[in-house]
Amino acid sequence: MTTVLLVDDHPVVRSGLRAVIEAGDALTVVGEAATGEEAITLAGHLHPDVVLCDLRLGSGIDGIRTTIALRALDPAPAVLILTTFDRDAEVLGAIEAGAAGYLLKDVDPEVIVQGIHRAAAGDIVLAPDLATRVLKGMRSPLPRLTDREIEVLRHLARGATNKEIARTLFVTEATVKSHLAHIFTKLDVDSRSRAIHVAQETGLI
Amino acid sequence: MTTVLLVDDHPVVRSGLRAVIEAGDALTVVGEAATGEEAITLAGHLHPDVVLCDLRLGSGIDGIRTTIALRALDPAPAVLILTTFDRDAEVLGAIEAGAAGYLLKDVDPEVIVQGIHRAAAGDIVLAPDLATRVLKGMRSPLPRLTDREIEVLRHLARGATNKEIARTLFVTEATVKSHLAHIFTKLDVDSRSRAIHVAQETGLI
DNA sequence: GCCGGCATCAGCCAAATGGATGATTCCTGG
DNA sequence: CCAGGAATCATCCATTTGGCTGATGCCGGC
Repeated sequence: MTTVLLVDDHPVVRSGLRAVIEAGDALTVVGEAATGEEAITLAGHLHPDVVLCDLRLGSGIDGIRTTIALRALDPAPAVLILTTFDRDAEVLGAIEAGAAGYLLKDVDPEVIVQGIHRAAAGDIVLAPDLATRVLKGMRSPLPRLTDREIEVLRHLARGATNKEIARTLFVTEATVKSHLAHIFTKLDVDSRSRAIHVAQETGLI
Repeated sequence: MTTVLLVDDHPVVRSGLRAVIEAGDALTVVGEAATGEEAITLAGHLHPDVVLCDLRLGSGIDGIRTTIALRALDPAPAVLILTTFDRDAEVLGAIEAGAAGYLLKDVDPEVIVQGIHRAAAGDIVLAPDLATRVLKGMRSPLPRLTDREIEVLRHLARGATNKEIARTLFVTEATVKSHLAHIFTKLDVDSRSRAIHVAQETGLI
């Protein structure tokens, strides 16, 4: 019998997953968590074979950090990310964090059940359309922005001017422009609006 | 016995809602739909007392249009919107479309059950924090943008320059600037980035 | 029929933005 | 120790953007 821990901040979704998973008789849900912190604690006690985890967990740590912490446990559960969005940056981030797979919530229940079985068996499981996109992404890898650049990008997305960004970060406007120039180059754009757009598209922010 | 029709594009969520709703014995789920079109057809045949509907329904018509069509039926079901996001524009839009209420998916199951009962009884049901925000929004009502302005705003959010927008819409750059000036005034901003930001915040786009 | 809102266009001007180039400092990994 | 990336700052210049004012044609409601 494969044991599963559910992690999702929506009670309704947890109920749905439990119903779907326990419809067969090869899987059993041993626990539910609404937050990442709760998930880590529970996993430490329950030692589930597979953790089914949403990426967005409301307040508190996100699915990526939760995954990293879960994979550090001994024994480490397989972590299967099940979420609503398919931001490239998040998919990559999840895989790098040690997730066994990444499925979208709009798939059929049986796909989820199959995914859990394969994750428990040590397989990597990706939604078919994701797999091809991720592989394509490998060819032209997501630009690596530095922490500072991400920070600037966030202010940018909130509509801040260079002057405002400079003030909040306690640097010169020249510095902000310098960061922006780097961001523009890495994202291959030539305006702040477009930078915001691709950053949101790829899930960088 | 109050009858309920579920509308959500995620099978998992439908399972969860069904489990939650049928946990008591005063409500019964008479049908499930994955799209707005399907929901309208089913409601016409099943005559549910309450339709529980997500706003985002993947491809096809959205929850607002679905609500309008449902309210045009005879007898018209009460429509309760249950969704993940709380964009002001969407909440207002849903109410204007004739929805009996608007709940967020992260509420406790019992709140959903209560909401269904109250919607069936003809009440208006809003999540508490939403109610206050909507009332506040009434005081400074959401700016009314014209169709053309929304169109420009969308291009803006995709990062287009004035020149590009002008080309796409087959108008002069002067016209685009004119629309932008109006948009800026209505949104009370002074830069395209900030316009994009508040438009996304309020759910205008 | 007239008023008002909408979409369209124009010109002018100040400010913000973006591109190019280069310098300095700090830190980190060979 | 030294190469290289990161963050910081600077100057110069062309382009874009945003603010202002004003004009025209169209349509729908009163």
